[in-house]
Amino acid sequence: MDEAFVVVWHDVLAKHARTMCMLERELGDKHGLGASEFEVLDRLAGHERKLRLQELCDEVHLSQSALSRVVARLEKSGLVLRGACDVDRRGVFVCLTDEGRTRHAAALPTHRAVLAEVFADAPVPVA
Amino acid sequence: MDEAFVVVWHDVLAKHARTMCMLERELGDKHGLGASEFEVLDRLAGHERKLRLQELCDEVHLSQSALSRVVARLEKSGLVLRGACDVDRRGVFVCLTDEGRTRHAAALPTHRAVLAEVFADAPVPVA
DNA sequence: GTACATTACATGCATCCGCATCTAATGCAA
DNA sequence: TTGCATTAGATGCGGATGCATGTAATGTAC
Repeated sequence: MDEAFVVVWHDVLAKHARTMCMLERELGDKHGLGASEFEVLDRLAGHERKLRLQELCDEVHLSQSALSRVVARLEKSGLVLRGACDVDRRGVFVCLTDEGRTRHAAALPTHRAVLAEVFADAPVPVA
Repeated sequence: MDEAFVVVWHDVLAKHARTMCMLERELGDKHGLGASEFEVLDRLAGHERKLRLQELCDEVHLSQSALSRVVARLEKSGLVLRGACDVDRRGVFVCLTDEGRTRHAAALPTHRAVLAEVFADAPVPVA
C-alpha cells in the first residue's frame, strides 16, 4: 500500500527532527559539540586503526565536503589529528587525540540518554 | 538494552539521509521544488480549509522562522496565497493557489516513488 | 615517458536552517 | 482606561550543508 510508506516516512521525519534537535542542544550545551562532530568522534572511537577520510565518509551521512569541514573543525579544537597517507599521498588519515577520546567518552552518556528518551517507546523494527 | 537504541537511531539517520537526498534531487530536477516546499504543499493539499501558519508549524518539522520563509518562497512562486486573519490580525492564513494544487499533484507521484523505493524492503514498525 | 582520465580532498559559493530579536496585535489586570 | 505580559509572524545573523570546482596525486593507454 502506498500510504503505508508515507506513514513510515513521517515517523522517520518526526523522530529525526526530535532527536537531532535534542542532540544538538544537549551535546552543544554540555559538551560544546555539534551532532555531526559527535558522530565523527563516535565513529573514530569505534575503530582501532586510523581512518581515511573516505572511509569516514561512508559511515557518516554527510557529503564529502561537509565531512572535510567537520574534521577541520575538530582538528582546530584539538580533538583529532590529520595525517598524510604514505601509500597514497592524496589520502588523509584521521585519528583521535587523547583529548578527543576524553571528550567523546564524556559526551557518550549524554548522547545515549537522548536516544533512550526518544526511542524508549519506539516501534522497534521487526528484523 | 542501550545498544538497541543506537542501532535504531543509525537506521533512522540512514533512511532520512537517503530519502532526503533523493527527494531533493528528484523533486528539484523534475518539479523545481525543494523537500520542505513539497512538504508544505502536501500538508496544505491534505486540508480543505485554510491553515494558520501556526497550525502548519505543528505538522511540518521546521522552526517557525524556516516555515515563514518557505511560505514566502512559495508565495513568490505563486503556489500559495497568504491572507490576513479576521479574528486575530496577528495571524496569517495560507492556502494553495490553483497552480499550487496543480504542481503538488504533478509532484506527488515522484514523491511517492521515492518513498516506495527507499522503504520497499524497510522494517515495518510493529504498532 | 607523455597525455589524459580518475581519485582524494579542499574550497568558493549559494542556500537553508535555527536562534535571537523585532514589530504588531491581543489578553489581562488594576 | 492604562500598563504589562504574551502571542503570531517576520527578519537579522551566524553557521552548516551540498554542489560545483580547484588542486594535487595516481592510474592507464600509448
